[in-house]
Amino acid sequence: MESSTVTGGGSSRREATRQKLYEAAVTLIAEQGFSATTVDEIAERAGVAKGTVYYNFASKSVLFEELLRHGVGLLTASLREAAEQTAKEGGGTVDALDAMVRAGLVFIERYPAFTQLYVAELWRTNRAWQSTLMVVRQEAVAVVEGVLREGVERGELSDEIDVPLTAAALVGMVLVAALDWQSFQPERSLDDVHSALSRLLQGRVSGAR
Amino acid sequence: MESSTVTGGGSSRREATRQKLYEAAVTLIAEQGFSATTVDEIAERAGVAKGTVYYNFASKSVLFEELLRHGVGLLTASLREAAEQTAKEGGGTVDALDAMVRAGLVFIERYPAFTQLYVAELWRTNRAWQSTLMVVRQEAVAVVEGVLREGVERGELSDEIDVPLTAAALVGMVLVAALDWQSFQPERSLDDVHSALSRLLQGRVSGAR
DNA sequence: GTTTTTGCACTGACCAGTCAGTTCAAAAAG
DNA sequence: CTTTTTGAACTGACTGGTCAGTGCAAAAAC
Repeated sequence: MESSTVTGGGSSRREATRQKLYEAAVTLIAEQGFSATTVDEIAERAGVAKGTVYYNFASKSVLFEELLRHGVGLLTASLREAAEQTAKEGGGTVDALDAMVRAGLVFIERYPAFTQLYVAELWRTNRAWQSTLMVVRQEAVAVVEGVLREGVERGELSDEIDVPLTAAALVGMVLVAALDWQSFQPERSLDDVHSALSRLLQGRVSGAR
Repeated sequence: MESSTVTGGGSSRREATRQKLYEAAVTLIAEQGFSATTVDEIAERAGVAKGTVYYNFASKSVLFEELLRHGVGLLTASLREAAEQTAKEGGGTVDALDAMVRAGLVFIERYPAFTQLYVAELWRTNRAWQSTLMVVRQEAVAVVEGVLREGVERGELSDEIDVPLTAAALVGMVLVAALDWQSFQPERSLDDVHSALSRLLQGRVSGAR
């Protein structure tokens, strides 16, 4: 998802191979789903021998789980940074939410395949990586919940809002709007999408103005 | 999804079998995904021999496509009815949107597996049923778009809103909030979820009130 | 000389789709 | 009323193919 030496341990050659495998896997699985994607395909697209896949990952499922962790890590970091940046600049809670919406959109524009795959797997039950997904989802939603809660404490948001539900709804709004944008109206700009969501977020929908 | 003689043509026996197959397929595919679900499993859960599946549907994919059409048909009808009912009672556009949000939640509460499966497949590319999904998605979103457009014309909504994007965002908000509700906070009532979404929709989030 | 990658043959499980045969309720024949 | 026929609906063993994962010797990279 990004060429960087994330873990201190691995040699950079190995890390580069894993990176190529992540990139190959993410698009294939997003398009076809996990089960329909074969290890041979992943290896081929990564330009690597099949044996290399198994040298680097214990199994197909493990490759997938590590891919999930990797991707959501990037998203969470990005959301957190947006919120902190806004706070540093003295913006209010609504500004922070708005910044996070934008950060979400930027992420999805950059990694559409990952987002697609995440949404497709998130609500499945009885799958091997269920627990990984739960953890990883909670990390991301928690960032939004944190901002909402702080907004309520500071009196900038109504104290009647239901923090977990509102956080889920906001995340969903961004996810679905962005995926729809990518799939069905790719000609629209990120700013278009952002301002439509901003308007909804700030309750500037009703009222003729 | 409903025991009724929908088509005048088929015998009721056959219709009952197809019904059982839909019900078996929808939960299995929601849990495991299309590719990971075997025809043998579907047949077994429906209490029917494998051959019967192929007697009733040309292929596994066709079974799935007809299932999609069936399900979205129910959803669309339900949304449309909510909107019309509100209009008949003299409610405004925001009331109609609110009623549709509720109708969406009721649908998802009743058919969680279908919703799950729909979301999981909607943004995939290069799949056999891609075109079916596009059509079926458009039907559902169009109902929301119609209400939004009418609201703008009547001056009840800002004429600056982006109708397709806003419709997609609203649908996404409801879908994701509801799926999260079902998966992660099933103890909450439908009314809780509805009022959280209502508040968001009506811009009653910011402002301490 | 150690780590990583390659290439390729192999295995065993699994699975979509087929097809020859069975069931049975209702229609036709007696 | 009883027997026979019909055909739609259903069955489940079988086939041809696919795929995750293994094993390993040799090459490449470091």
